Amino acid sequence: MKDTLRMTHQREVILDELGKVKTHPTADSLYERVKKRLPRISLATVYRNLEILSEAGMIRKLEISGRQKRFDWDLEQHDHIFCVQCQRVDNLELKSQQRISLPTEDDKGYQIDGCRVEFYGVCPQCQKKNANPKKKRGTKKMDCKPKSCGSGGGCKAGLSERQQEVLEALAKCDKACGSKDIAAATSLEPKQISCQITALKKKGLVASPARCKYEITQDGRKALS
Amino acid sequence: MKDTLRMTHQREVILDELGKVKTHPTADSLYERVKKRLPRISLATVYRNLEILSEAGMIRKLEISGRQKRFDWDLEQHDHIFCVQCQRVDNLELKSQQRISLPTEDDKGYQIDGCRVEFYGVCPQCQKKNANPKKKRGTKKMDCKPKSCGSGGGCKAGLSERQQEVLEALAKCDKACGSKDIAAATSLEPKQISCQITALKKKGLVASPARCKYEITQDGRKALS
DNA sequence: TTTTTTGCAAAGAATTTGCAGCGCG
DNA sequence: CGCGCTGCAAATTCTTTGCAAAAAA
Repeated sequence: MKDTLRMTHQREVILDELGKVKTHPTADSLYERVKKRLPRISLATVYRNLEILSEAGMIRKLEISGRQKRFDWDLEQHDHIFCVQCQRVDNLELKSQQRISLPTEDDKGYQIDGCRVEFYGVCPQCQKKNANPKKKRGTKKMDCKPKSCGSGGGCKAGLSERQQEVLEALAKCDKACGSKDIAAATSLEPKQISCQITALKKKGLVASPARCKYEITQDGRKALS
Repeated sequence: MKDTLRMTHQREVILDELGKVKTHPTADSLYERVKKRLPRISLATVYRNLEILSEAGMIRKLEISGRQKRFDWDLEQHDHIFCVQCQRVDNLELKSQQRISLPTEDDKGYQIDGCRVEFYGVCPQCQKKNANPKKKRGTKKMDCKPKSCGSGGGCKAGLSERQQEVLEALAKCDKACGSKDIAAATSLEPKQISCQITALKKKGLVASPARCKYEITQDGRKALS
């Protein structure tokens, strides 16, 4: 069993660099910085120390979107905003009315220790980057954007925006349509149609009276209204 | 460029199994289930399809605590609760007053697309598991637990609970103390002391008049009050 | 028939670990 | 002067990719 945590030079530099940057660096971006001061340090040491320091409560390990873990020198409770394009993470101050009060226990019997609130979007730099080039490169991911947070908002009756669009298009049609008819009637690319159809069929909102022909069902009309 | 998404047998089974489980499976736990129906399917196919289906908006890829990505058949906007011990993920219904309203843009210039709210805690099964054995195995991680959510709550002046405890102990002492004195005066194990001290020294709240001896500074007393 | 998808194996990214020696307390 | 820490390399874990064969539309 370990008895004490020693403050080695490496550990000190890691801590110091983490304190200096206001970004919420990943282990290896921090490693790059530390390496300038301690060229012989290894990435493993950085990982090990970040783990140890966060266990000891000196720094905070963040659970944030994106592949890599991030670390924060600021122990004060605060929330973050994540850029879905460049993955940068900034702090975010919630106004008091936006705080969520923490229930002690939820109905499923969980003992609740805390919660994390993370906004996502596009940072100013990426917005600029998007504006300049000839073609806007669409944000392919995070498609079904909720308009408000928490539960509620977002998709109606468990339908994604795309599914809803397809369903509405079919509702306007009085006979069975093919994928191309649907594509023409919606903003979707043909590539995306069959997939939506399959989902809708599975939910019983769309039927297929003939091969590659689709029409809305009674339930489908109900779901729309 | 792909024009259509084909509904292969594998894809159908993956979708079907994902629809059947109420947990929010990781790719490989879903793979284990699917393999019972399609023994020759490969993990890569499962990964590929989960990616494709979530891009198409038929399923949802979750950004959740824990190493592995998770997938959800339920497209409706909802939040999750994560068990820090067994990593299981359940749905969580927020009461309406707990919803966060989504600002269109924050002060840093982010274009905000949405937000994720994730509670963490201990699920009922793990609570039982913890109650039974001889020794409670402490939750080492997620140490500095905020008592409320959003910003605010939690640690005072950027001090972790441990740092604050150490600082308070030093405040009661009229001469410089060693680590062991501090350990005796607090609920902390000796192992954790030196680490807290170093953090406090860095913040100027603690001074070290002699080797291995520590005392609170003026700023330290201010921080406590 | 034509294009997408699969299974396999191998690559890749992020993180962790074993170990021998170094150095802090 | 002992135990914790480091650097290195190799191992792990999770996920993605290239390719030839198989399967949808």
